[in-house]
Amino acid sequence: MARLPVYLQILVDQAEAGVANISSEGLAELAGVNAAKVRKDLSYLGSYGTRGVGYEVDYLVYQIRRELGLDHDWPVVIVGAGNLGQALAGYGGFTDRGFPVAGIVDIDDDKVDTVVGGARVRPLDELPQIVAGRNVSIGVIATPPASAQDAADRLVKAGVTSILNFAPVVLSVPIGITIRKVDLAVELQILSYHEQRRATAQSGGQLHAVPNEPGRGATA
Amino acid sequence: MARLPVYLQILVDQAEAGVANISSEGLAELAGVNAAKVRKDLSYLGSYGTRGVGYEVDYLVYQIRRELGLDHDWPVVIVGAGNLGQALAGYGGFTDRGFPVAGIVDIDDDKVDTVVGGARVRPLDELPQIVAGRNVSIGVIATPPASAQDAADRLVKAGVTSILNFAPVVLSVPIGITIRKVDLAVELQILSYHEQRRATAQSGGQLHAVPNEPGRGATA
DNA sequence: GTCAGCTTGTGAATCTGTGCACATGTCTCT
DNA sequence: AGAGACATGTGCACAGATTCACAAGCTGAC
Ligand SMILES: NC(=O)c1ccc[n+]([C@@H]2O[C@H](COP(=O)([O-])OP(=O)(O)OC[C@H]3O[C@@H](n4cnc5c(N)ncnc54)[C@H](O)[C@@H]3O)[C@@H](O)[C@H]2O)c1
Ligand SMILES: NC(=O)c1ccc[n+]([C@@H]2O[C@H](COP(=O)([O-])OP(=O)(O)OC[C@H]3O[C@@H](n4cnc5c(N)ncnc54)[C@H](O)[C@@H]3O)[C@@H](O)[C@H]2O)c1
Repeated sequence: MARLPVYLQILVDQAEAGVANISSEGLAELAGVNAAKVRKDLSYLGSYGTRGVGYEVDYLVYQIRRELGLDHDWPVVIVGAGNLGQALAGYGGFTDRGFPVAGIVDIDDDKVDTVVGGARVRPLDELPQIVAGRNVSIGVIATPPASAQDAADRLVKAGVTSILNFAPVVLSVPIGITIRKVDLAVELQILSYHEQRRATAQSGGQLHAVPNEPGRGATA
Repeated sequence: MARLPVYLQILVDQAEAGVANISSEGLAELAGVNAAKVRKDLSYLGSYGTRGVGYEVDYLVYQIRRELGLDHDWPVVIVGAGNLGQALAGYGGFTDRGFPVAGIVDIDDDKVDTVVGGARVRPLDELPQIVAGRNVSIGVIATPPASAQDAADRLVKAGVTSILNFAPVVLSVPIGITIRKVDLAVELQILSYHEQRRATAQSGGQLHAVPNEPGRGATA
């Protein structure tokens, strides 16, 4: 389930705030979802709640981490050291959450050997060695749209099996490779759509509930 | 529908490549979805296809733009001029797609008056003037998690009605405000979940189809 | 020990979204 | 003009996700 990471984040926050137990109702409130949904989701992991009490926060964190495969680090490799690639590499939040940057590569010789976020930018050719050397299975594409397919091909060839793509293009990858796209312009367009509805609804329209958006993930 | 922006992007690409007409089948192929779904989605806009021929690309682009409210620009204001805020402000792709940066603000005096991506960073106090002055209705939060709720409150107070949040926290906003969260760590966790499944499945498990992920959007 | 009050876990009803299949309509070629 | 090929638009059935409602189980107080 794609909601588990959200629960996890909330639970970690709660644990830091000193909360030892939480009810499905409380967690649902914080996550902005239905309480029954929370219980169904968590029951999928097995039965770790105590009736009459709720869930032990620490243990739940441990179980969700286990389910998500976060009981060990997943090094990632970033392709493209432009605006976005540098911001990502310089962001400490990934390492904290178990995704250390194993390396960042760029095709541009001017970028190579510059240092961003404590990591030296390496030439594109070294991608296979980075992937093999640290057993990297997750790649991040932060190249211009025109180069994204090339970047994906190289990542797959190097042995990466999951890709997070920031370029606004649909990539084609072999079956078995998991790909996930984050398109910020699409996010803004969805907001503008809501703004548009707001403006159009005007006087006549009653307050309408806006349903959650369908997802964008896919496995080829 | 959250798929309209994806269609739009593909259609614009196709238009630039000189394609005048496209069938639901062709568009579905490029978008990686079912053809019937494409037709259902497009029929929601009204009936703009021609049987036996397909859809006229230019006209479809126009109609989707209209539906999404992209027939005029939506200026955005960015709160937080750190790693991410600077990358966003310096990214030309937003302006191209109808989301010019009306301003970027930061609470840190050291950041104020520095120039990123052609825009001068302005003090947090000026947020209301920026919003009012250019009729901004979309705000972007690129502050640390601890400041995100404060940023949201200020944006709402200033008159913004849609927020794109990059901080990994759940924000609470008044009813009627549309909020959308992009949490990159969550995206990576979903990938690691798939990697985990891949590893666990091993020999015994048959090839399993991975369903699309549910969405993350919400309107309070 | 037992009772009252909570909270989980889950069957059942419901709702939403997806995909198939086909009737309907358009274009082209002869 | 007519026929054949092609592609849209939509009724319908199915699958999955969501929500409700409630029985089962735990805790703490008396
Ligand atoms: N910067 C943002 O805030 C932002 C926001 C949304 C989307 N994006 C998308 O993210 C991607 C990167 O954006 P950016 O602003 O960092 O662009 P950028 O131009 O600043 O950086 C792109 C980098 O990729 C490198 N590159 C080009 N081809 C390559 C290849 N084949 N292999 C490896 N490296 C290659 C270039 O040398 C450059 O350093 C783009 O697709 C953009 O649309 C960026
Ligand atoms: N950098 C990334 O690649 C990245 C990736 C994923 C998520 N994020 C998230 O995006 C947010 C920003 O990340 P960053 O790397 O840019 O952090 P950063 O620390 O580089 O920048 C944060 C900026 O916000 C400013 N700020 C702090 N409080 C503020 C307030 N109340 N009002 C206005 N401005 C304020 C700070 O002065 C600073 O300039 C964080 O929540 C982070 O978790 C960043």
